[in-house]
Amino acid sequence: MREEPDSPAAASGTGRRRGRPRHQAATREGIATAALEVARSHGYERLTMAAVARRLGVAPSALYNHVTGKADLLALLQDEVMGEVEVDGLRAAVAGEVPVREAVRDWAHSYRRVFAGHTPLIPMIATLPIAGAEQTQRMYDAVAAALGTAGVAETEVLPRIIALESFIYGSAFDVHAPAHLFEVAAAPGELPAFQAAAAACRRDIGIGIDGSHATDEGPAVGTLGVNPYADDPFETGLELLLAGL
Amino acid sequence: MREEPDSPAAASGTGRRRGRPRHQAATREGIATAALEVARSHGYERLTMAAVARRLGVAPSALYNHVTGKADLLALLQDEVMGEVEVDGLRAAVAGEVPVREAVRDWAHSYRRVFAGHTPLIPMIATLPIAGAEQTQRMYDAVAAALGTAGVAETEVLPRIIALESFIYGSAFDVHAPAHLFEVAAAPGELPAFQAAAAACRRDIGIGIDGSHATDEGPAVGTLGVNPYADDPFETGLELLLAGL
DNA sequence: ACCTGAACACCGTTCAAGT
DNA sequence: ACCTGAACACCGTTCAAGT
Repeated sequence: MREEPDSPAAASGTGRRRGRPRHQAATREGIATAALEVARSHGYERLTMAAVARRLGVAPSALYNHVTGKADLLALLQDEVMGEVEVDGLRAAVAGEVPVREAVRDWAHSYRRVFAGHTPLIPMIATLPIAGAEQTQRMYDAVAAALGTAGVAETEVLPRIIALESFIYGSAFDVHAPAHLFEVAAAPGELPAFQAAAAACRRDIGIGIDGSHATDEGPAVGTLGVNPYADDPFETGLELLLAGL
Repeated sequence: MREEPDSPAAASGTGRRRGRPRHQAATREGIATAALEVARSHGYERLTMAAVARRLGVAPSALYNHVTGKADLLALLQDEVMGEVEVDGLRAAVAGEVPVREAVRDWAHSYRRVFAGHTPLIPMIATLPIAGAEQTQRMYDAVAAALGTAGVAETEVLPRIIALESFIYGSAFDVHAPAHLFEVAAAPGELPAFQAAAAACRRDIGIGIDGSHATDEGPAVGTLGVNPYADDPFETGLELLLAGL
């Protein structure tokens, strides 16, 4: 076995001659998995067609036999990521085993946590038809069933889901914002309302004027990213959106 | 005057010799304006350094004397766009001239409408420090003052703003989603809860099973984009998030 | 200080050649 | 049908040369 530092398969250019191979080297499933691995280990800046191909041990041009382009690849990846969102609690709630409100809350937390690590996918998700996205369809069905169990009127189920989802996506962006996000260099008397609100908020969550998180208890429980302003607003908004459940 | 179809200034390569010009050809302000014009007239796919430079009548490399790179240019553009969000209603509410709840609602509608046309900026906004972004600071101050007027506790002002903003950004993505977003090719008995919810929603807003918007009254009042599922969820979620104002 | 023009690295995509 | 390898168009960025 040769040493292949980054790829489970043979590196491009060494392992295969020209022409059709005996066994298919790339598939849509394999491409989705490889894309997820690249995004996870190297980040979305490095998620290129070349990187995915290298991880599969094929030439970049080989990918175009299975996906129409990078947009298609990202759509595959999107459904792969959606499969990581936890929906078992929703199923249990429909079965009457746990309270619906808690189950939907847990789902929302899981959804935000998963996509906080995949924010570059979010802009395309909202405009991506769910036809053909199996995991996405399964998730929608689980949430719809849960909201139905909670007594939400049938015509209001989809709007409620979309409203929750929009809030979750927007909140996912905040998770990795820098701590000094809201620091301003305004003269005294400028922006009075905002400065007062920011100061009160800093006192409340215990961060320094420079954005340093100066708590001696360490990061607050449930903190996902580095932005101290992200978690509290998410909890606040989520509780408001769960009204009536 | 020569004919210059796309640019108010001289085209690159014709109008200027090498070396330092008498008058500065590019400024940060000018770059922001040019970027907004390019994005508006040709879309974000065509918003390139070369396109912005051409609109200013300079070489692409000249831009790097004023911005550190494309990310910096997009940050300038972001603040330019933020200046289009309507905040006069918020000021009036603080002055006691209009009800706060209506003013915040109108602001939210304006905010979503503006950024529905600039969704590619949204992923960067959440992680972009507001220091140096004048329009953004002014907007935050106006909203903070309005929420204070509404009696929101000072420590809760910033969380409420962030929660609203997250929801608005998430909702902005939905505006231009295709109408067949939620059409699935599922066998009868599959995805029962989701199918029922989608069917009820379609009946409610009057769209065909194929996603065609088959109302004979024309598009509903207040419709922004082409996605019939976008407006109702936005109104629903917004009202929930305005609770207590 | 601020511009031009040439150059570079990189990316997505196409396509002929090959089995 | 499915792969390789060369090629293309395009993009952001750098930098020497020039005033």
